Amino acid sequence: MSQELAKTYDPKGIEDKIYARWMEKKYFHAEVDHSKKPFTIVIPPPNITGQLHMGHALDNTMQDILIRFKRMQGYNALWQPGTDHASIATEVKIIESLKEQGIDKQDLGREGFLEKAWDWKEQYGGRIIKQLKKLGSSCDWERERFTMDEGCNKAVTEVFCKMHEKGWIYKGARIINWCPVCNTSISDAEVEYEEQAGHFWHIKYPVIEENGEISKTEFLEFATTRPETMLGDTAVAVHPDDERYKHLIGRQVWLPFVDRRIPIVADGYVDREFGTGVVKITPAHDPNDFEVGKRHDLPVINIMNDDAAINKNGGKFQGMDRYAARKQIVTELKEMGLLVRIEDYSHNVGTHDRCKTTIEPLVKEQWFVKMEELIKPAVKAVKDGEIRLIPERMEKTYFNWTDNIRDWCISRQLWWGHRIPAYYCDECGEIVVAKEAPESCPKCGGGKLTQDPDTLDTWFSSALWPFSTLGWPEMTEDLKYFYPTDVLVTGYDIIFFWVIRMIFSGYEQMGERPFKTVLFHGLVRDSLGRKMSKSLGNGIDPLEIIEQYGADALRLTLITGNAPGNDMRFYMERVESSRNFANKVWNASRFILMNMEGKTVTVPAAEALEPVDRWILSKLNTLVKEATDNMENFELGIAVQKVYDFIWDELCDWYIEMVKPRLYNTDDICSQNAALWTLKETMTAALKLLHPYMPFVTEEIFLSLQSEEESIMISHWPEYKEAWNFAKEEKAIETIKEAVRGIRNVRTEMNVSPGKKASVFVVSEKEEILNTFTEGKLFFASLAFASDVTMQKDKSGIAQDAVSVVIPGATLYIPFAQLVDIAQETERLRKEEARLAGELKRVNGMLNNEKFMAKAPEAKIQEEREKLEKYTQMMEQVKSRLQQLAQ
RNA sequence: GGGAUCUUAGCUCAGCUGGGAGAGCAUCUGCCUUACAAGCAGAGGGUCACAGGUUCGAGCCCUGUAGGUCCCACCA
Repeated sequence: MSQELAKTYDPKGIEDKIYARWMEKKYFHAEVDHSKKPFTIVIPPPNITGQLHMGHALDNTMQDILIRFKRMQGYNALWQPGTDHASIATEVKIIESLKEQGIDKQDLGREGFLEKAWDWKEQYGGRIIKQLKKLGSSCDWERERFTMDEGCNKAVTEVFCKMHEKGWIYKGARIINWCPVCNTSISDAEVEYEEQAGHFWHIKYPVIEENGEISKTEFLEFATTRPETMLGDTAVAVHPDDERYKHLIGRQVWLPFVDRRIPIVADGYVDREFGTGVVKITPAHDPNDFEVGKRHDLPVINIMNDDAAINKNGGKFQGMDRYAARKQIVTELKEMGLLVRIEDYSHNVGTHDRCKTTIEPLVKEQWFVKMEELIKPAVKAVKDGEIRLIPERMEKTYFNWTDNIRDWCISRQLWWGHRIPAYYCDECGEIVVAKEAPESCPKCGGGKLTQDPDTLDTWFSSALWPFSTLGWPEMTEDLKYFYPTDVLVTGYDIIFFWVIRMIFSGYEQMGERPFKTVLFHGLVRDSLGRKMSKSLGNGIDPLEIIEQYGADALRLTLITGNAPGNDMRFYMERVESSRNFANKVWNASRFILMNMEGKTVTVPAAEALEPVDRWILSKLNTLVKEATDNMENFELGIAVQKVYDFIWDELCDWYIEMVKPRLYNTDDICSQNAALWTLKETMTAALKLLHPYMPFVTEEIFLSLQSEEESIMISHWPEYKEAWNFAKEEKAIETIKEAVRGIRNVRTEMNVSPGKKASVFVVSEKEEILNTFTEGKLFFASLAFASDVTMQKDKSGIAQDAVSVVIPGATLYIPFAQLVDIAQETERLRKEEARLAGELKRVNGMLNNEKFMAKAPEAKIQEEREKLEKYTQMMEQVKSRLQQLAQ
């Protein structure tokens, strides 16, 4: 077997093979099992139109890590997968593709269009699922759901009807955000503000004189950024206490073009300090004006068609696009002498987040969700800590939104989505909201009812995702067992769209939180810190990375080197470094396998373990505890960093090197077996700790390293063992490591070639230390380039010009054959003396500080005392050596 | 306008409840040592943005300043 293992790890082929086996063995599948505790995650459903991007890769890697971790800990882990119909995003794409074929949406008609849409879903819906599998995602694919499958549809209708009955869903004419390109209303959350350079047009309207004439001398001046909306003006407003205009309140001004006389009203909304203190009021096209209009009972005049061209209410401008009309109106106002001046003005303009079109506020009949009551339990849950947001600062963002909540516009003038279950009587106009289309009108008995043509906001169905996927509205066993889910992993960018809406929906429909913890991550940016986007062409395709470096390397890269919730930069050097680590693990295992070949490794007797074995087991033990703790606290990056450091620094760089002489020595089979057993044990445990992060390479190695268990992903998570807490051995081996490092240092400093061996004398008055070196003599000799190692209590018999290395409790002497430069050696020791003097000064400063001694915790004081002892001792050794050299 | 967040080695970033500044990459030196050159052994490199404060002790807590990023609001 071992000869077959390649020198470098090549994930190609291996990953797909392993994944197929996992699928075949049904390891991902979870069933209700009351003997086990459930651990549930619902996937943020990717859009069916989607392709896997780095954001998905990060999001799903995090979920997979948590699921695999919990599964190994013995939980009944369910990762519930599925896809989202993504109403508007998908519809836009389908329209585009139809356009390329020369087909117009309207020509197809609703039914025809939906047929095309479902074809689209069949064609592309599976693509992203395949891509998630490449990443290694251990979702229960048997449970895959879709936001428009039968069950989800049922849930949506149920919620709509229930909430309508309760009065929390209502239909009303309100000002909404209209996208003239997508031809639909959109919610406030879908509006993106963008700073645009524009103009401020200062315009004046003539005042109507007492006699009813249009004044030629008296005007009211104001400024606007959208002059075309004047066609819909139904008042001008001033502040009630504004002395400049008080006398005009109640009178009228003349509105040009449409020849309308409109009142001058007083309203506190007007800011006297801003501009001239006069505001034109267009209730149909501005949210604030709409409110003013309501207060003053002003008419609402809509001047635009759905495509944002001026309608019949715009008089002679009818048929012109909003921007053409703007230009024309300005020109004509100027001719009429009513344009005062034009000012450059930069301001924020609302755009549609999907298509970037400037939205037009319009008054329309739409369906809304009343938020006031609904949001209350969602606020309380986070406030009380029933739902924990990680990182905690996300709570501020959360409350910022909930505190300023507005009713949610849920109707969309689209075809792809859940059609609103409202029916209108053709005869009497009665509105019936019902789960099934009514046979006849309950009011007039008329037989013909027409269903509302609108569909629901795509987030309406995703808000129900944590329970609709588990069977709701049926109270299924799955739902009872797996709900509430445990963790939701998502980007902070959809906290408003999705997270909040799931929370209030969970409380409203289920009476319970949808999840206990929300783990947020940031955006994956390019190496220059820019957002990855199609238009910039700077996106990095995760599938290409997987192809080139393997899914494990990609996953590790995405998880390390950044704090929760922070954005991260993605660059190739980091992927390479992750790939190198996979290779390191591979090779360390290859080493173990090569040495195990032809041998039966048995559990050694406790006394057969040597101090180094105990040292690495003890280190491993600490690692198990710490990494597990970090993972429980969702500190995934920190946890895997510790595993990485352990494997590379401790296991590979030290332990393997330390046991080599034992492995190659066939005279002591017992010692060899102990070393092999420790290697295997340590590596197996480390692989398990690493498995959630790098599932493929760990499985591949695990399977060749042992034969007792059939897969690492269903093996048991390592646990801390009190019996493996070897403090004494840990300390002893650290002493030897320091000695080795010291010797390597002086050798490098003195340019001694690696091939050149020398005798090493370990001088210490402490029996304990001499024993440590005696026990570790074999490997110490090889690591310290020693031809022979001698332990003694004093420096008798050691050449005067030997090089010395001071470590706590001992001085090492290396007599080189050639003469050592005494001056250089003295210089080296003087530096060491200075360093120690600095340390002593610091420690003494603390210990001699009365306040420190009075206030610092006892453990800290003890720690400093130990340091004092250590440094004092080393200082004596250095001084004594310097004295010797001076003779 | 309100809020969040960042400023730590040449670059990208960690640094958990305050107790002697870390990693990866890059740079320099020496090694093809039979697990790994995608490697090994060593080295250099930081007034932790700035100014105050709290504390025995501050990269970490508080206040302010400067610069960057983001979110929310939208005074027409």
